[in-house]
Amino acid sequence: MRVKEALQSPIGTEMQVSGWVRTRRDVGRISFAELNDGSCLRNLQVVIEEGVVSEEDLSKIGTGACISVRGTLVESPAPGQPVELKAHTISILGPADPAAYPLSKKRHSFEYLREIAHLRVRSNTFGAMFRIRNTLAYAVHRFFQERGFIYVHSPIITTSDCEGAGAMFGVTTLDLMNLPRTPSGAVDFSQDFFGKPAYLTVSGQLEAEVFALAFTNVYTFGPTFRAENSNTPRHLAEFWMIEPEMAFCDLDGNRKLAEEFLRYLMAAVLDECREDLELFNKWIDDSVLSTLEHVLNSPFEHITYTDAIRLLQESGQNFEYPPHWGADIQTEHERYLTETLFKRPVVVTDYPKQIKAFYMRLNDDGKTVRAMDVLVPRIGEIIGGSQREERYDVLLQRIREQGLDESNYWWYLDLRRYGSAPHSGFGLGFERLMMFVTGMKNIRDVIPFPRTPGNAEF
RNA sequence: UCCCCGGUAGCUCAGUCGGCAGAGCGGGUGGCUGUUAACCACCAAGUCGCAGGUUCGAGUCCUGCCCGGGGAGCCA
Repeated sequence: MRVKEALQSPIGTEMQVSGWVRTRRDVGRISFAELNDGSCLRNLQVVIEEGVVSEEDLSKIGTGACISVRGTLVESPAPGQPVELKAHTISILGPADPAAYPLSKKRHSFEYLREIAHLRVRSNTFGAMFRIRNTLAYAVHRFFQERGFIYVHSPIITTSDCEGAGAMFGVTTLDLMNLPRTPSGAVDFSQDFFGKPAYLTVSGQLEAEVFALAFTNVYTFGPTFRAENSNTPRHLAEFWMIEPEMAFCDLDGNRKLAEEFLRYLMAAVLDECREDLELFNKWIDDSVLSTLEHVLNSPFEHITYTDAIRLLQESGQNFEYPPHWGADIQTEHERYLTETLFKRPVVVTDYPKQIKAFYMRLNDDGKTVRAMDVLVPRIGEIIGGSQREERYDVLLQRIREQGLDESNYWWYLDLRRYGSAPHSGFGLGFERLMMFVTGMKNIRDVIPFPRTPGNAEF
């Protein structure tokens, strides 16, 4: 029986529960062991009376040990917990030397826990973290499945840097100590596994567009990779991204889906992870619960980029980077808009074309594109999306304008040549969502095994 | 990649002017008939990040490197 189930069982239930000991306290001739199996935040208090195990075995039931307990669920005579497990027999599945076990019963810094990522999952915070992550991941699928979206497995390995979203990791089977060369001295990739240079994907968007123009509504949810040398609390070399793509959908429909999506996720996590969220609200950031409820209940503000710049200029705020039309909206601007001015999530649309990607649909003014960013308190941009350029001629011109090689985009252009349709989509960084939901300050602490420059341990 | 801060016991940190290596927590031992991050007493525990340099003497000053954190750029 799992700990979660045991805690809800009627008094007198005979049960066997297995898990890991968080701490043991000896008082007189009785020992108390806190047992956790990851099923919930709370531990099951196991009461070990004298004679149940030998002295030698009791010494093995320390912090970190794995045990299986057979016993009776009884009402607890002491305050602190309504029920406890009175042990009849205990088998020690895996002892842990308390002197050497790296996780103590007291608090550790996140920096230290990161170095023991194989054990930090046994702590309260990371237990709660990864139950929330699981709930959110499942809610993502549920949201789209309930609306008839098709889940697309976009490729991990790609041979084209189509989006130009940043440095890519190369994928090769060539012998790096003995690279084949062309007569001109360049690496001869025709001898490589794919016959040309290959990379890990930076985005599934372009492939999602392919599927949207056949299945109407689709989404991807998978890992993406960036080889940028970014050393910040907001970047990972490997992270998970959710990218819905909808045919017959304009920017307004895109915006509405993004709002509905975020609200759905907030509702799911508030509904299913209350106890775990309360841990983050208590120890990490006391605005976690109120912010989630706020996002769930308040309508999102909607303004254009041009209005946003004007509001920022009229704000009287002393920004480090003075806002002006044509420049990107800085983090400090985003936070002013969403935390100070509107005090709720803000959707900013219609950005200048120079600061956005080539595939975003050009507006009739010829200066702005149908882009949208969803800004939320504390994090800033959490979603970026756009209506896509569906007109062949305009798209081709935009590719050329940005100095891109149009031959790389032949299949993407084909989508506009054969049965093109208005379509839109957006991308949500899953770990950024996790940071928003949990209040965690470092993205390395919301993914099981973070990959960053110089670090791919575990 | 650039700028700033840090690295001392298993963990979190103090270490004054260059002069004997410290505390709390954790761990061990003993005590306690119901504990709740238990409590009380005692005990053990150090390549002061690494490599050089200055000095009678370096945890402390200088140089280089490695690692961690924050900020910036890039972005999700």
